[in-house]
Amino acid sequence: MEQLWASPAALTVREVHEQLAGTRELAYTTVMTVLDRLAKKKLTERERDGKAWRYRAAAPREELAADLMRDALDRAGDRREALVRFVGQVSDEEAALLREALSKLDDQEQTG
Amino acid sequence: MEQLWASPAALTVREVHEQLAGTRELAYTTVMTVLDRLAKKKLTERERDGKAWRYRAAAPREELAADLMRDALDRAGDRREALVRFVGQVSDEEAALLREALSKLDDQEQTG
DNA sequence: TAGCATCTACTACGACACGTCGTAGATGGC
DNA sequence: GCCATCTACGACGTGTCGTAGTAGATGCTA
Repeated sequence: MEQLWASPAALTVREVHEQLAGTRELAYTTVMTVLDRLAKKKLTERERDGKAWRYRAAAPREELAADLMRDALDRAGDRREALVRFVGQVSDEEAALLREALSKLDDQEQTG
Repeated sequence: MEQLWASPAALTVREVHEQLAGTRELAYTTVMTVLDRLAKKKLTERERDGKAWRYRAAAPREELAADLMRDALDRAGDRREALVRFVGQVSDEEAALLREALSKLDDQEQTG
């Protein structure tokens, strides 16, 4: 159900439901429950819009992924070893992206 | 239950159970079930040793962590963005380890 | 060879997460 | 005041996890 994340703006249950209607047949309440549970897990935020709630992703997909990567790393024991293995698994392209991200980090530290 | 991974060599259910007895009171069969389920998930391998099975971690903890990091990255959508956020979350020390791992990767590529 | 200890296979059960949905009640426009 | 809309809450099936028990196979030992 996390593909709701593809949507950029804050959406109401109705909107999400209609948007999903093309792909899958889901009851309105199903969408509601999911959105509600995600909100309870702080994965979405919601704000009133008249009678209805309007839901927005609390963090972009990429932030979630980064969190998960962190969690995995934290349960690693030897983090150096884990990181070595990780970069060993990664594609060349991803390694390049990683390097890029690291130098971006350098820039920030120098500037900020 | 994954702390069984601390053990280096292939252990029998009895051995794991006894080793755990100091810390926690677990039924023999509990240990057995866990080991068995881990084997079904390919997280342990096992080989016969007389009547008993001898279990060994299929991969070190660090490999598991690296796998999880990969999985997280794969579900990210924009991997560049995810990696940027990841290195942004990481401690200075970990960033250094990452850089180290990446240059180790370079060496390998040049040599191998 | 019979018996006892040891080990495995299989089943079970409570707790929890998830995807799915329904019912009941609140809310608000006409 | 009525009807459509929306939420809150509960529920059910399935799957995983931690825990454990029972039944049956296996093998040592007297």
